[in-house]
Amino acid sequence: MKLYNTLTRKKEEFIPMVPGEVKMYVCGPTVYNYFHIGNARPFIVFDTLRRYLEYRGYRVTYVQNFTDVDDKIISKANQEGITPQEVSEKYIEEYFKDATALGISRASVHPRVTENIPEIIAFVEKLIEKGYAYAIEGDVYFDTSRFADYGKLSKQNLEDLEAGARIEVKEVKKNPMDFALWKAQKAGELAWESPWGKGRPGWHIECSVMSTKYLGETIDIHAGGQDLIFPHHENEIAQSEACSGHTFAQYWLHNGYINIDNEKMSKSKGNFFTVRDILKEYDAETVRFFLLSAQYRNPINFSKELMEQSKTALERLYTAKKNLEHLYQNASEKPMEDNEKELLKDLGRYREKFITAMDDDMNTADGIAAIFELVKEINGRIKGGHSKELVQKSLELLRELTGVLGFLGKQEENLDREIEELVQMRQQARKEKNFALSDQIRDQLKERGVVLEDTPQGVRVIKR
RNA sequence: GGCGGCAUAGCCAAGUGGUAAGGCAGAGGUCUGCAAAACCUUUACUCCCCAGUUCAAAUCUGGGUGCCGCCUCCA
Repeated sequence: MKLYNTLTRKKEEFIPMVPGEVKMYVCGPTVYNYFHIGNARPFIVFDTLRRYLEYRGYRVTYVQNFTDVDDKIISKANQEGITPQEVSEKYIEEYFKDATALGISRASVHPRVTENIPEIIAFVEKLIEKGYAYAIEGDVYFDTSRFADYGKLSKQNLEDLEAGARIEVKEVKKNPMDFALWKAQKAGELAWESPWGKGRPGWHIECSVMSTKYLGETIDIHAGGQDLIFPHHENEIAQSEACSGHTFAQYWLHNGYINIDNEKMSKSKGNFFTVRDILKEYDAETVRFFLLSAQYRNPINFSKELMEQSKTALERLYTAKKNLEHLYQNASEKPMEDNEKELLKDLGRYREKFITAMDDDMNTADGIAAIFELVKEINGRIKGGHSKELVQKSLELLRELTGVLGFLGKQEENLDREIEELVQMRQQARKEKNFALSDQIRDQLKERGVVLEDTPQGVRVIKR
């Protein structure tokens, strides 16, 4: 498999350190609100990478943190008159609700900053010992001038960064680009005891510490949104490699942005959408489909029109699955014939195509195309009269490929007795060519969200 | 100022040297009591523009134009 590595700006063959095992870390949310559609992209994209790696036989250890100490959490807590812990607890819970709906699997570990304060302090102490950090007035800063490789991920040098810096240069810092590892307590803020007095961790240090703690000094994949390249990931590299003396991560993966009508989403522009809001209007799987319909590094534009397109496209996959399930009910038990074996072999070619696409830096757009081609073949070539085994194998193949992307996960609910009776009644009416009655029943059921379709194999019931 | 990305049909989106995947939307047809689904046919003489390399370029090189992002603890 090839992955585009931001560090080298090239697609590279993916070779994990330990054959068959992958250690990956994905920067998780700051839990002060419901997460928005932009946050959802890395979660879904890298969840898909994990699924794919597992599909290809790797054992994946996947760590995604929660940033539960942060200015925004503190200000939210002050606004609502509750504690920062209550804010983060609440939104961690809400994260899991949305994530589960979107088919995002639980990470192997979801560590939190507040559970790792001693480790963070120890890490900072070690950086001071090694001469990469200095304490001033209760703050601790990383000394960027001491780390020769600073800028290697974002391909910037310190001089250029300083020239373009829009931040106010804090007098106490030795160099303008030095960043906080530990922040002295401000009035009213929560804080922990440390060798430098009461305070709390800076933002970047948490990922270095938790990645090291749960995955080791060197990991295979570190991933997140493109905006994290600088400063967050650059700083993580500086901290981690200064501390350990080893490479921090072999592969750096970054997803592209989501724009709203070709503009960056932001609260001030009023084009800000939380997943929670979108889920009121669209199925979670539609959101997932939409986000995977482009290659993960490309920017993607969010709009109602594209969501509608995704919805219709996804329905086509569901229809194919339902058609197969329906055929299965009525298929004969006879063994597969030679021509059926041949047909199955033809279908298998789309698995190869899917894998080729996904092996190329996880090209989900091409992977989805392979699935649609498979569906076309299934729809056109698998009909009533085929053996149960063929239908079953085709269904398994479809589920296999869509499963990697997290599609077709919705379960059919059982029909209640009343609806079943109405369906029976309509079948009887149709038999008697009483189409007025049969259509009336169909309309009535439609109003209740049950759609009936007449197929050559009998009526198909779709619940919406 | 520094660093980076994108530009392919009405709308999305693959394709990175050999003559334009796939989805949505549109048109015609088959099937069907009707509807839906499905299937078949059709929809880019061409891939932002110009120049160059080559037998051959959407794909490589140079130049230009347009849009977007990072350099602000925003994914």
